[in-house]
Amino acid sequence: MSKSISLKDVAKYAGVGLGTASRVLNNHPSVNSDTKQLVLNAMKELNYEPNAIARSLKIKSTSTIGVIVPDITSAFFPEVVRGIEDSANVYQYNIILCNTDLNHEKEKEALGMLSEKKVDGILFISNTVSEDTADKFTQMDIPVVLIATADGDKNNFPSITIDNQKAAYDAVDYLCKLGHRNICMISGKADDPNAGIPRVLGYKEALKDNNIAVDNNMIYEGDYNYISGYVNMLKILELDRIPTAVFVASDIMAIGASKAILEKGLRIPEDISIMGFDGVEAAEFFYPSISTIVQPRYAMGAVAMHLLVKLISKQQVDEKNVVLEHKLIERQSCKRLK
Amino acid sequence: MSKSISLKDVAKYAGVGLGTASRVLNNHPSVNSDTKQLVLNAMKELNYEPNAIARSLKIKSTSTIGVIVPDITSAFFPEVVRGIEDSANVYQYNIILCNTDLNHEKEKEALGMLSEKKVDGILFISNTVSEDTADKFTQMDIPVVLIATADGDKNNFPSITIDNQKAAYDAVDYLCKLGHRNICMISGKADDPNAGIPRVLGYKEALKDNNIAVDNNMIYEGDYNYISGYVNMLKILELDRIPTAVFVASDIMAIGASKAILEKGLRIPEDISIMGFDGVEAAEFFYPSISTIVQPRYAMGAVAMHLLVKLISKQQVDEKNVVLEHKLIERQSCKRLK
DNA sequence: ATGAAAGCGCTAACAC
DNA sequence: GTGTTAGCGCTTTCAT
Repeated sequence: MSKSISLKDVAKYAGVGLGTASRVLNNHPSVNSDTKQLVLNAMKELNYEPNAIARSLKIKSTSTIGVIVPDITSAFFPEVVRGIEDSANVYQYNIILCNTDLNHEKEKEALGMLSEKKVDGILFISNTVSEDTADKFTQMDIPVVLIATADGDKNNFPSITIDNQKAAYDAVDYLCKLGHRNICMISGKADDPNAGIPRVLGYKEALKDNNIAVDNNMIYEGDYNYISGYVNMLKILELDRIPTAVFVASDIMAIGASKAILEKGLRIPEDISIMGFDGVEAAEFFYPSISTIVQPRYAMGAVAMHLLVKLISKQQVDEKNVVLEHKLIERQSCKRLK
Repeated sequence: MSKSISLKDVAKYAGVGLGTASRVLNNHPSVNSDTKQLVLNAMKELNYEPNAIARSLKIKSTSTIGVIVPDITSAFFPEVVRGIEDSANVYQYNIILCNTDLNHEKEKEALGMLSEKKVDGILFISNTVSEDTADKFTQMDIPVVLIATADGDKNNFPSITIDNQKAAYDAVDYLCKLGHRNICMISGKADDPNAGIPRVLGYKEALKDNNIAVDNNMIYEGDYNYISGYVNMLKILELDRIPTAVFVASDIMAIGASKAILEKGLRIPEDISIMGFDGVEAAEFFYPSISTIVQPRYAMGAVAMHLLVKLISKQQVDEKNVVLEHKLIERQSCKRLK
């Protein structure tokens, strides 16, 4: 590596003190414009580039934040990460990305590295925050904001979410209003306090409000993935009384479910209506396109980053637990029953 | 921030010199096992955590690498980023992720930040490497490896790719062997030296080898996105002589094209066969599932990271331009003509 | 085997 | 307004 230029070199070259050079680098007001020009020239001349590491060591702040996601490969996350990154750029932050596969051990390791690397804050996505993780957060003593992640109640971390129960309610209520009364659900994980439990709560509530008896046997537990949507739908199709509609707790599962239906020679929505959840691209691309609840994923990321920056700079925040609006979007997979 | 513990504190607590403490931290052999234990205890006692920033400043290496992608939101990239991250973890590296939207200006900015933050290497994905970018690379003077990116010939950066021309050839040859002779193509960008040009070259070559006349009017330029697949297929469907098969240069476009076909009331593959490219999940999920050329995206990321680490540590590398194998996978979207 | 000391490149306090 | 200096937390000679 060809010896790189330091501020000291710049100062010497410009014939000024190190302090002055630093001041112009940081645009400090109290510096004579002539000397400033001198330094600026020297910088250009020498092709100076500041060393962020050295700066960070001194000021104890790195302008980088850690982003922890279950798996960037899952359809839900890329959009939120993009929202984060775009927002981060506005504030001159960079992001270190870590995948955890929802594995607490990996979460811990990732947090350890991020801690050693002195990130200024953490954006965390999981199902919930485990006790270990919460401990690590407080121990790190930097701002954290959760995205689409249930806070273990006991804690009280800032967060960006949607109202999952209400969203599921809206989805099922929509089906009911379309005239459906025999509605199955393919749910998320029964132990997932973010996307699992609340969505079945919303399903049940909507049913009740529409005077439809809730039958737990009509709820099939999935894991958000394609195959579990496919397999569960196969089971549903073996029922004596096939439902006229099924509410699926993730778009990817909804696609799997739809495939099962189509492969059986049934039609969507003529024979069965399908309602998804998430607002993932693939659901729009599917034929027939799948009606769904869209989560504002990009905004979730962007808003989370925005909040985090405020927290880092100790600005006043009015609301540290923001609930963003979901949206029901009608496409081709649900039909009105006459 | 509660004053954090430094190595100096540890040394003092253990009653040893700072140097010794550093030595045990780095597992240096020449340290008496008793003193070592002393220091280790002190570390545990004080809950010491090394400061990677300080360390980096001293050793001039950060154990983090920069990853530059066009858009993490595009179906192609999450898998490669995941491959990168998993591989990076093996070597105790972290990744800083940057999106550029294929915009040279953004690429430059990203590289600037990464340079100031002293990343140890760069993994770069774009269409091609612009002159500015190449300059910046050499100026940064750290290892770079390109992934699925055409090197402007003039340069000679290490790279991980597939043989795009051969892959396209295989796809089209497959169609020919199925008996198709009227085959359109929806291509990538005509100015994209990575996924644009080579794939139409492969298409033409396969046609020739199968004694089919090449007609440039049968090549429709797309931009890899859904809508351009959809729109181009609409045009194709207005042809006097509709092709029996179309080769589409990206799965996402292939899905758009398929939608257009299905919406027109035609069937896949009975009326038209569709061949995609990329091996993206959505193509598998589509109904009918789309036959395609799969690019080993995860491996591309993992291998690239592996190569980068070797380059960083100045190990011997046998081949700095690795071409990974693509794979043709048959699904439901192509039929044999009798 | 271990301690002392220099220094990585920068910022900020302090003098003038 | 500007130069000098200390020091962020660490690694690494250089002595001993």
